[in-house]
Amino acid sequence: MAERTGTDVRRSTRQRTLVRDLVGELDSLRSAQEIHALLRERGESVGLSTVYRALQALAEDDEVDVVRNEQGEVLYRQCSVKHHHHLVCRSCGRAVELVGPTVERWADQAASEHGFSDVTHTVELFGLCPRCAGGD
Amino acid sequence: MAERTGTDVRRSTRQRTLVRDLVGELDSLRSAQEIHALLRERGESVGLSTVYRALQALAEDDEVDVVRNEQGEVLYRQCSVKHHHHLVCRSCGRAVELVGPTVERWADQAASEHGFSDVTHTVELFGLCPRCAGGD
DNA sequence: ATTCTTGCAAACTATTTGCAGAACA
DNA sequence: TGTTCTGCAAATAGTTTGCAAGAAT
Repeated sequence: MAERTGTDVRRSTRQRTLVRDLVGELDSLRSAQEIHALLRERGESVGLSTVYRALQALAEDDEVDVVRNEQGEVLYRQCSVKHHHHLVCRSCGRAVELVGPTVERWADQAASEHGFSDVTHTVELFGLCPRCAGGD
Repeated sequence: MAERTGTDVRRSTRQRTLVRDLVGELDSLRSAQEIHALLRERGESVGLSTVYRALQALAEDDEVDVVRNEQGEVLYRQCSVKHHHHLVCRSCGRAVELVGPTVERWADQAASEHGFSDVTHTVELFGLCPRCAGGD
């Protein structure tokens, strides 16, 4: 959890840029491994651990959001709004962002009702998107 | 995903009973490793993989529910109602069951709004329970 | 007797880390 | 030039699996 200070600055490198750009052009949640594989397919030479580190850095800087899928893998996706949830296609990985306040309100209420503090929530929906459901 | 048939029946064994009973007396979400450790502390001799297998069997039979914590570990807890969510204390592991329909409705609506089918949801709240927040 | 279960060790998956050499500011 | 970053190999953590021996029906 070490916060970064002003003295150790995030350097801009080829690998970091590749990862950021790739995540930027995808609209689905992907694992570090998938992102690494995609880069390799494009002929880019990047190490797997570098991809992990790059994604962690992006998450730390709040440039991507982080989700865990049903198998426990960590998935990343560029984020636009600060806090929201995803409706993820379990077949193609495409994700729709859900921004409504419904869940937040529900979570806050449940927390205060039971006297819990410092509450975070994990909310993700997994299903089949219309495209994948059709061509099954 | 192999369904069990009528010919291979679930046998009742010492180990299976130990795990089921322990889960029954706990009111908090625990990992397989924790359950294994608790049994060992009580002087029971059970293998770790047996605990994993026993918990999986219980989950398959819908006797416990399964949740993944923020670190990606799988947690188990005896379940009373069919579908619900948890407000879990990240310090002591105690869990409150939340049964309201709010989230289900929201999930269903979001799914149909975007044409997704066969949608499941993952909803968990993690926080500090009053007891742990007090004695910090 | 037959079939299911156990427990160990080894395998596996996703992820993290140490470290020497390479790259950025 | 000095610090940060990279990539490999090795380490970790949680979980799963093969298999021979043991227990339940």
